[in-house]
Amino acid sequence: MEIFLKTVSAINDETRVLILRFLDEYGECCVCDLQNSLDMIQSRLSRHLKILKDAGFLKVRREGTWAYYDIRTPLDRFRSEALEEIRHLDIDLPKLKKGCKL
Amino acid sequence: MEIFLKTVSAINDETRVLILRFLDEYGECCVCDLQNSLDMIQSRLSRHLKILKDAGFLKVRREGTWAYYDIRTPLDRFRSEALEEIRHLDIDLPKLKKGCKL
DNA sequence: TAAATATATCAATATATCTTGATGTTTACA
DNA sequence: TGTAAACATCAAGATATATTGATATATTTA
Repeated sequence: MEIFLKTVSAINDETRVLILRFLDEYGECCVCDLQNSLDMIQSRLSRHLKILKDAGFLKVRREGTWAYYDIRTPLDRFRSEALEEIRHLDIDLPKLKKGCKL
Repeated sequence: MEIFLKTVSAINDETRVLILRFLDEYGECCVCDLQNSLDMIQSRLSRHLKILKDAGFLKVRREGTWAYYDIRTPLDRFRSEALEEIRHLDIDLPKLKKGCKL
């Protein structure tokens, strides 16, 4: 039950649904790029990325000072269905804008 | 997005997951029976049943002063997958105890 | 018709979640 | 080596959601 509710509460937020949809569309991104593309401040993104990761939707790859987030594969059945549902939502998906200065 | 979040937030609550699982197991129940079986006060149940109904998981059949709730059929794909996931949770399912005095 | 039953809804309070701004840590590079 | 970048986390305030008890409405039955 605990894991189920963690999974469900992760997708119970418009910001996180957008993040999932964005990564689903563009693939692996660092936080900078998400910040710049989704126009969100860093602490907000960091929080939501952690929630999505802890809920089993995302994986992180660290390289130097960067953290690259991506959809975790394979997703189990329910998470996969959730992502599929999100894929069909009518979301105005922002363009990918690189945001790193280094 | 709105409908998706309404659907997701409906199953983002332990009480409502239990109600869904209970109805899935025993079929149509009136509020009295749920009250008695799940040991919840009436206002609490009524609230959660409304949320589940508005989110498309339940249907109501009114007969006299009774309201009989049941899983709505057919459920669309995502709701159906959610229910299937709930079906496999390790929930200590209470027995059905009839609660009506009339 | 009066009293009890079944259900819905509201108000108040408690609890959880989201957002922002500040702070801290690690790494890159001039 | 010092400064800036990338990221995480925390504290405070705002917003949303859950629980309970009270009240309202409709219906059944004595």
